[in-house]
This record gives sequence, C-alpha cells and structure tokens, in this order.
Amino acid sequence: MPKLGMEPIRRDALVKAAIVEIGEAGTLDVTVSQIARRAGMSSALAHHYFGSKEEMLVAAMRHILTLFGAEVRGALIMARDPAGRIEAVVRASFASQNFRPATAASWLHFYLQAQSSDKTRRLLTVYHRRLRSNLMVGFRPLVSDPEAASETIGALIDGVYLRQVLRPEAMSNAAAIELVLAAVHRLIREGS
Amino acid sequence: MPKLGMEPIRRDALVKAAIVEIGEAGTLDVTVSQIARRAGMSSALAHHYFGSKEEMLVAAMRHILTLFGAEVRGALIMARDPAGRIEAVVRASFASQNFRPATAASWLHFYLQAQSSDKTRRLLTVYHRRLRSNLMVGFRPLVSDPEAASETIGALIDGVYLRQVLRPEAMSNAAAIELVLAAVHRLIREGS
Amino acid sequence: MPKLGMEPIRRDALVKAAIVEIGEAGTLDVTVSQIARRAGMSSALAHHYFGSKEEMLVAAMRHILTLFGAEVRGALIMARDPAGRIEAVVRASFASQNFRPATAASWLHFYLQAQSSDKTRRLLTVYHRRLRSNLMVGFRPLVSDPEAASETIGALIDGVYLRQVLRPEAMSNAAAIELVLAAVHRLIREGS
Amino acid sequence: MPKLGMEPIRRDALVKAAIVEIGEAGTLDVTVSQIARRAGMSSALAHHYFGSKEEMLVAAMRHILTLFGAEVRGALIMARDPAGRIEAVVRASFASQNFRPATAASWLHFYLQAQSSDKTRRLLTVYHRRLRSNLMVGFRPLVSDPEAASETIGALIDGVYLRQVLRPEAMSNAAAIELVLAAVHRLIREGS
DNA sequence: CATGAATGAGTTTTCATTCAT
DNA sequence: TATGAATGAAAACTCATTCAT
Repeated sequence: MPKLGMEPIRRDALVKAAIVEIGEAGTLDVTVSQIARRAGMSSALAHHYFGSKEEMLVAAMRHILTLFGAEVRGALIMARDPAGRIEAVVRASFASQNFRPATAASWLHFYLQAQSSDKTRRLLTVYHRRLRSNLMVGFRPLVSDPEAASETIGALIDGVYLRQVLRPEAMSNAAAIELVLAAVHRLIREGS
Repeated sequence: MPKLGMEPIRRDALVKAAIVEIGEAGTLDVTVSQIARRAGMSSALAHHYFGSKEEMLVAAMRHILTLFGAEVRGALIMARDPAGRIEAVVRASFASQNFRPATAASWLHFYLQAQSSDKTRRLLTVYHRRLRSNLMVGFRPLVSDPEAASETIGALIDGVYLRQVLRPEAMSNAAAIELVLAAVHRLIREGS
Repeated sequence: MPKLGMEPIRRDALVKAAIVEIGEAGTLDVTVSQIARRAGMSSALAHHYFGSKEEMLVAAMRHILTLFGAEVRGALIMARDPAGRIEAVVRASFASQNFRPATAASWLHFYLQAQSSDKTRRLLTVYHRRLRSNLMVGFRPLVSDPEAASETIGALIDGVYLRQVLRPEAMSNAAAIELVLAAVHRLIREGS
Repeated sequence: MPKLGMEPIRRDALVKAAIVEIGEAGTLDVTVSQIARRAGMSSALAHHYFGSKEEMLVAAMRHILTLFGAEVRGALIMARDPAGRIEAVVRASFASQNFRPATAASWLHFYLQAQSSDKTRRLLTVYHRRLRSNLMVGFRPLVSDPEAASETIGALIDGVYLRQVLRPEAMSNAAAIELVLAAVHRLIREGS
C-alpha cells in the first residue's frame, strides 16, 4: 500500500471503472458507488479526487477522446497519400482500443449527453472538428466537394458506430470498416 | 361527472408530453411529475394509466415508431420505381413529423436506451427490420449487393440523424436529405 | 386521516417542531429527519412542503416574528400613554408566548444566523426596525435623545434575552422585565 | 528535521485560524480542513494536536476569554476609583483586541454554543462570574443595589455586543462605549 | 513531526410509487 | 376518474477522524 502519488493512479482507475461500468450498464445512470466499488475504493474517495460525479464523467469522456486522438495520430503517421489519410481515420475509429464494447458504448452515451451538458458538448465539438478536419485534408485533393464528402463519411462512421454498439452481433468489426471504406472509395471514384 | 373514454385521451396526452419533455431536457432523466404536469394531470394518474414510468416511456417510443411507419407507408404509395422507394424511405426519415426537434431527440434517446431495456430493444429491432426491408426491396433490382447497400444507407440515416439532433444548426433538413440521397445514387450508379 | 387541506396543517406542524427541536438541541444543527419525526411525518414530506431545509427554518423564524409582532400589537392596544407604549413592548418581549424556552432559544439562534444567511438577515432587519420604531414613538415625548434611548433599551432587551436563554435559572422572567423597565424609567426621569 | 517546541506554535496558529475562519463564515459550521488550511497545515495535524474538533473550538473560546481577561486586568490597573473600575470593564469589553470583527463574531457564536456544549458552558460561566464580580466591586460603594446594577450593565454589554456584531455599520465602537457608560452613570446618579 | 490517503457515518434531497378519499 | 398525501429507497456529497508512512 504505497502512500504517495496515489492521485493519478486513483483518478485513472476511476475513469476506467466508469467507462466499464457505463458500458456494461448501457446507460449513464450508474452510481458513484458502483464506479468506486469497481475501482476498489470508497465513493467518498471518488468525490475527494473528482469533486463531483459530473467531473468524473467528463474526465472519462476526455479519456476516451484522448485515446482516440492518439490512435488516429498513430495511424496517420503511416498514411502515404490522401486516400491513406482517410483510411487511417476510418480504421482508427473502429480500432481495438476504441472499440472494446465498454468503451464504444460509453462513448455513445457521452455523445448523446452533449445535448444536456455543456461540458460534454464542448468536448464533443472538439471531436467533431478534429474528425472533420482530418477527413477534409484527405478529401480535398480527391473530390470536388470535400466538405460534403467529409460530412457524409463522418455521419456514416457515427451511424455504423451506433449500430455496432446496439447490435454487436450483426456485423463484424472488419466488415464495418469495409463498409465505410467502400463508401469512401465510391466518393473518390466519382469525385473527379 | 365520470367521463367515459378518457383513457385513450389521457394516454395520448401523456405520451406526447413525455416526448416533448424528453426532447426539451435532452435526456431520458425526466420525472413522471414533469411529464404529467405538462399533460395537465397528476403523476398519480399517469401511474394509473401506465402502471410504471417504464411502460409510459415504452409507449412513447412505440408512438414515435408508429408515426414513422405511417409516414413511410404514405411515402411509398407515391413511389413509382425502386429508386423511388428508397427515396421515399429517406425522405420520410427526415420528414416533418418525425423530425421536429423534440421527437428526433426523444427518438435518439430511446434508441440508445435499447442497450439497457429489453422492451425498448424489441421495438428497436422492429424498426431496424422494417427500415432494412424497405431499403432492400428498393435496392434489390438496382445493385449487386443490396444487403450492403441497405446497411450503408441505414447507418448513414442514423448517423445524419444523430448529427442533426446534436448540431441542428450545422445543416438544413433538406441538405441532410440531399446528402443521404447522393449516397444512394452513388450506390445505384456503381451498382450495375 | 383527512385527505384535503393538509398542507397548512403540515407546514404548521413542521414549523413548530423545528422550533422545539432547535430549542431542545440548543443549536441550529438539527436534521430535517429529526424535525419531521417530531412533527409525525417523513422527512420526504417535509421537503415536499418546504422545498429545502433552509426554507423551513426561515419559515420557523418568520413564525416567531409573527407571533412576537402580534403580541406587541396586542399589548400596545392597552397602552394609554407613551411610557405605557414602551412598557408594552418590553413586557411583550418577555411574555409567555415568546418566552417559552424553546421559542426563546430558537429565536436567538436564528438571530445569530443572520450573519451567514441573507434571508434570515432580512427578517432580522424587519424585527429591528419594528422594535426601534415602537420604542421611538414611546420615547420621543419623554426624552431629549429618543434615538439613544431606543437603542439602549433595544440592546438591553437583547442582552437580557440572551442571558435568560443561557441561564434561565439565574433570574425570573418577571425580574427580567423589572430590570429592563427600571432602565426605562431611569432614562425617562433623566430625560427632561 | 523534527522541530522542537512546535506544539505551542501549531496550537496557537490553529486557535487563531479558527477564530478568523468562524468570524468570516459567521457560523460555527466551519470544517477542520478550512481551519487547518488557513493555519498552514493539514487537518490531520490539527487532530494530532487537539484530538478533536470540539477540543480545538474550546481552546479557541478559552483563548478569547484569556485575552479578554488580560485586557480587563490591564485596564483595572489604571482605575483610580470605583466608577473608574466599571469604566475600565466597559472599555475593555469593546477594546481593540476583543473587538476585531472576527473575534467578536466568534465569541458570540461560542457564547451561544454554551447551550449545547458542556465545556463551552463552563467557560462561559467563568466569564459571567468574572464580569459580574468586577462590576460588583465597582458598583458596591456607589449604588444601593449593586447586584441589579451589575446585571443590568452586564446584560447591556452583551446586547450592545450582539448588535455591534450583527450591524457593525449601525454604530461606531466609541458610540457603543458611550451608550453603555451613559447607562452606568445614570445608575450611579440615581444610586444614592 | 507531518501528511496524503482513506473511509464510515451521516445529511440533504429526489422520485417512483402507493393509497385513501 | 382523479388527486393530494405520503413514504421508502436511494443518490450525491460532506466531514471528522484514523492510519500508514
């Protein structure tokens, strides 16, 4: 039982426990006690470190976005051409890390919560801007209306994501990626 | 003084109040009292008619799906060819009735709730099947893989819907329809 | 168990229970549950009727002030001359109703709480103004500096009240009244 | 590294921090953490030195009383006659040290707390006895009922003190002293 | 000596639900 | 049919206090 520097460890544990708990419950209506118990501590300690439930959930959403951003950046390093950039974004969206069931479900619930929480909305806006910007850079040299193309693929990613979460058995993850990439290539082929 | 046949009127009022309330709040976390008050009655009466909050919310979701189904059927009457059928489905998805902000937002929240509620999931499955079936009938004569096409357009509809709810200012409703129809036509053009 | 019109009954019961509970405890740190239990209901019902603990305590303070005001008005009716007015105020301050131990102690705690609660302070200001105004009317024809006289007697009342609450055994209630009236008469005698 | 003789320094810092904190908050409901933070240490250390919150608050009250006692003794040294003794007590009561807002407010809160805390009550009794004894010694050669005179002036001091704390803007400190001294002189003049 | 870590016990508040009329 | 009355159960949050280092 180490004594110093527990804060980052505890915060991390809580954030991860929150994501798993929300993912399993399939709803944001999980109690601080549930999350704390899963993280192996008392709910009082959770409050001590985050101040409020909302702050904890915002931290969880931020965590997901951070991971996602890192994964995208990693994939982009390997992209050799514009089409590759788009593919990187798509693959990263459904990649392992971001697509464990708990993470994906949590993410979706946070996503919808943007409607009723300012802090969550702000994080969502960042996500939207980044996704869109990445897609735009890829589409610009390839199609005449990169804006529409980005919006289409962005929406398609969200839609497929949504369905993957709600019917995980309906389609394999690889199939989901193929479906989105097919749409991308259709856009590029017609883009001239 | 006992009024006859109040039941359907009351139930209807509650269902509509629930949708509006959820839409405005941007979350399913609305109280029975709020809904009942908006419907002009006591929360006790709401329980009398629905037995529980959950039943009431399920009825609200069913109501949205019923309206949506009717709207699609209506649009299909006018369809003269397979492409027209697909277009009918798409247009109906974003048509007035189903796309008033409150309805759209409520629908999305119910949609996600399928993860944690069996009854809701069952309704969602019906929706998915119907949507898919309608798209399949349209795509079958037009593309080689109608299944993939239907899934793509279904997901795209969901994704655009999601974004329309969260960023209603970002795109006009008409533009949303155009975006989806463009994807449909791209599929058809390449489908040969 | 009557069904209608319970609200005023319940509110009244809660206000009185709060006063007794605070009086007995000798502190404002009493829980809503304690008060509600003493009033014969659940704490949930207390919240239902008052919205919050603070509102309930403010209502209790207001109740004390209302009773006090009524008692003073009643005594003033009998006053035949200026000195009689002052005497009426003094006697009312220590009169039966306002001076049951629980009421007196509660009143003092509310009094001090004005330091940290805006709502309480506003009520206290009303009390101060009324007391002062009543004393001023009495002193004006009798002394050259009615303002100083009123402030002196006002402060003396508060001080004696404070000591009566903290050491109820030290002096009889009648003796307390005599002590204050003696000071009043000293002022009047020298006032010429 | 262990510093010797830290105990009195720490205790003193905590006692003073408690007084300021209570004074600023205008209530005894301050947390040990707040006090400890203001005193520049952890709440754990506060417990180490005082054992419990209550002990700390009692120490704070004792501190105020000690200061007050010293100030009175100092003033009495200068008194040349009985009336001077009384004046010394009155002036000391409102003198600088004891009448900084934080101290005065804290004192009053401790004063009321005597109702619910035995230890506090014991300290209060000491204060009352000393104040009364000092006044008695002064009044005895001057009035026929020194007991009543002492009680009157003691209560007046408390009442003015109370009002000064709650409405510091209403009267200057000097005016408060004058008001009490005027009452003293009235008593003495009539005392023959 | 000193503190970050940790928690149990409690407090206010909310809400779906039941019941008597 | 309709509702005001009523509550049990639970949730977020607080805080004095203890403990290991």
